[in-house]
Amino acid sequence: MFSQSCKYAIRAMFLIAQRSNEGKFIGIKEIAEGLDAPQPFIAKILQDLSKKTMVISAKGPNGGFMLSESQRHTTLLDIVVAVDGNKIINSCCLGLRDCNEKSPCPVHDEYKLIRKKINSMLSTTQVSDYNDELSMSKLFLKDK
Amino acid sequence: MFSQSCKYAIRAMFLIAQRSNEGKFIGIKEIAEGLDAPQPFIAKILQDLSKKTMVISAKGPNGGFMLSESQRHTTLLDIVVAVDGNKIINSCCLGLRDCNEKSPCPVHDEYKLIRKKINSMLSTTQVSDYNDELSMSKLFLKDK
DNA sequence: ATATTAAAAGAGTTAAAGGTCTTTTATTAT
DNA sequence: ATAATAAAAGACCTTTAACTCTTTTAATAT
Repeated sequence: MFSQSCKYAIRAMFLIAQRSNEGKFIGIKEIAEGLDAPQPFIAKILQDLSKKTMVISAKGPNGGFMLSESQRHTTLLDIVVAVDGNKIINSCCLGLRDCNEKSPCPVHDEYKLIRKKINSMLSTTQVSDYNDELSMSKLFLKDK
Repeated sequence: MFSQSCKYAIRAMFLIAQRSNEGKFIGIKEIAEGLDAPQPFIAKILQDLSKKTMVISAKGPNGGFMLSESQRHTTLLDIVVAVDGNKIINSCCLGLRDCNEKSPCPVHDEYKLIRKKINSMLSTTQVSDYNDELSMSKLFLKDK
């Protein structure tokens, strides 16, 4: 469904959103630990999100990553599109480039509904929606 | 969502199902053309499905592939599981191995519904369900 | 000013998916 | 029997995703 990079990106954004409440930057090391993910890989992904102005970064002591007030309203769809592109939004699940209402693949109609649900889930969820549940350990961003 | 191999496998099975009505074997060359897909790659995929007894194959003149009466009831879920394994059925969309009701990821509940819809679509669709529409060119298995 | 901290940049590596090619084996029509 | 046909088998190549490593740049605390 999503690339590994995209899954990490979403999880990282949930984590940064939660910590941004406290008004502090969170470092890559802490993020990688919080997700149980490879640190250099997470660094790459966040670098990318930073370039796309979806997260604020700061170098030097007490540096790290943080979300501005408006960035906390970033949706999962924003992240997915930024990382994986928009194929999830509109592509045929059997891989047909030209699949559409006029010349549909066998599962076009059924899959359309599923795609709609996926888009709805992604576009209605914001990265700060679960800050509290994450803080209270009712929801998790890593295994174990 | 599905691997490229899996997409080809599904499309190939739809095509073989349709041609199996006529009681004849369909060759790899014709299948590859019918899907506009690379012939040697399709050959490998079908070899695999043949080993798993999801399709009958015959060598020599007039040989090719065909579905038995019971094989025509193969569901898309059967194909997906055979080719991509069962990760689609039960894995967390954020990649957490241990995501479950007890320790869920932030989108666990919402994604559960989507996964259910996907499974429902896959398990209720049989490869021969669209034979007629495919014959009448109301549905398509390739681009252009 | 300097040392330290931490992200940015970018080259490099590894593994898996996607796809190709060649040889072998089985079948059947003549 | 033999030639022709078509899948099986398996080695091989290519591309992309996933991940790592090293060096550079920027910020800050002393």
